[in-house]
Amino acid sequence: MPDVKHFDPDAVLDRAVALFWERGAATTGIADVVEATGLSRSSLYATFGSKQELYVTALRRYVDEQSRPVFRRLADDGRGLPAIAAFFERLVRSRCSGEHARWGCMVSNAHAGPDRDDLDVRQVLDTHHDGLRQAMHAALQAARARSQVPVGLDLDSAADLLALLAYGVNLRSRAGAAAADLLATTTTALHALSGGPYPATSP
Amino acid sequence: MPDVKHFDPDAVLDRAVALFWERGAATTGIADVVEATGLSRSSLYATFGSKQELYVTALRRYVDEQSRPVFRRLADDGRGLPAIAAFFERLVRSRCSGEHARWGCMVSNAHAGPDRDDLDVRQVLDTHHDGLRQAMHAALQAARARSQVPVGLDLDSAADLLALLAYGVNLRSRAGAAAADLLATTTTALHALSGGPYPATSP
DNA sequence: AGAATCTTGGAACGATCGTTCCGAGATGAG
DNA sequence: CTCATCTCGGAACGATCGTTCCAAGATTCT
Repeated sequence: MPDVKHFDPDAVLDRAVALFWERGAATTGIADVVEATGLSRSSLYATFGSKQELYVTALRRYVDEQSRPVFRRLADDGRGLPAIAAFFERLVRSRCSGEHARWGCMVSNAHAGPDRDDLDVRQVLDTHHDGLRQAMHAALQAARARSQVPVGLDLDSAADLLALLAYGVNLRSRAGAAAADLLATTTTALHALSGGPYPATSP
Repeated sequence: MPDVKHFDPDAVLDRAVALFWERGAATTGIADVVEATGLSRSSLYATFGSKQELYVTALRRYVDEQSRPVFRRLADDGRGLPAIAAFFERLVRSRCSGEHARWGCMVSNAHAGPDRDDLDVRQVLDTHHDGLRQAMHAALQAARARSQVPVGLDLDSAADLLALLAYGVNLRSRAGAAAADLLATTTTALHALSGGPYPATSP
């Protein structure tokens, strides 16, 4: 039997996710990954193939570890609009504070990158978008069941709207948008979808 | 008196805008700019300084040439919601078809790039965002004057919402989102802001 | 025409890019 | 203990990166 790996590939992947997430694939060199993980180029290439493969693998891990649990929580939360509000509160908080503050969303960032139409990357982007859209849709269905939204509301388009809004939050948070502003915006979106009435404008 | 430039700097800048817009700054080399413009490295550096300065100058030119005229048109259009609808129709069309199809918005892309907190870049991003927000605000004021939106609607947050929605459109269009889907989404947003009623869902 | 001054093309710089290769070391089966 | 097999550290590859430099050419003023 051969030798066995002297490191944990998932831990290495997590470090790679952090690098690619914050700075993007193009400006992150293999040397950076080597330095951040401590292992050698040989092990890196033997395990992950090329830099592009490493990036895609890291992107997939981001979706699995960061996005999907959040989508699932949203889809399974039966409260309707409050569930969506809670989703956005968590989103804004994690985008504007904590260890990933101003990193945005790795998938949103990937949309703006040059590898967006690499076949593997594209699949991750679309899968992520579908997941977010479907989670929003489920939450909106719960909202309709509780009469929190007008009966005529097109849930598909509304789910898409909220998904695109999330992308907007992700983008602007990278430029340092204030959490309070982002929250006010998402709150207004939910009020609008609920068919009003709107709360009094703060003085 | 010295020699004079043998080229038009603005024309060169337009080529640079195209390169940086489509592929981003990190993956566009000076060699690419040299090839696309036909002039030499010497002239490039003598005129624009460094690559970073060239990128920022190109980014500013993008805002001046592409974004600002659209903002101005939106702000000056007095029709209210139909003006915003027209804005989104033009946006989606230019993002999904024509010579810049699937390029997204250069400023949106810059949000996701690694230079987002370079001081000069940040200023362009914030200026762009303010311009879009204010144009939306002006259009919403017109809408309120024409009783197209509920009186209680917070115009600031609503303007922010529409601006973030535009960023979402920009992002998703880069991944090949269908124009019809994006249009349905923005239409739903406007219907929601108008306080309903919603049109019948297509069968 | 001649001098002064800037532009231009192209070679060249060191640094870094992603990737490969090889000898040495570690591991588990027989 | 030995052998086969994989891993690992690190040197090294050619290519490309952004940038600089210089001689030659072009232009305008006197």
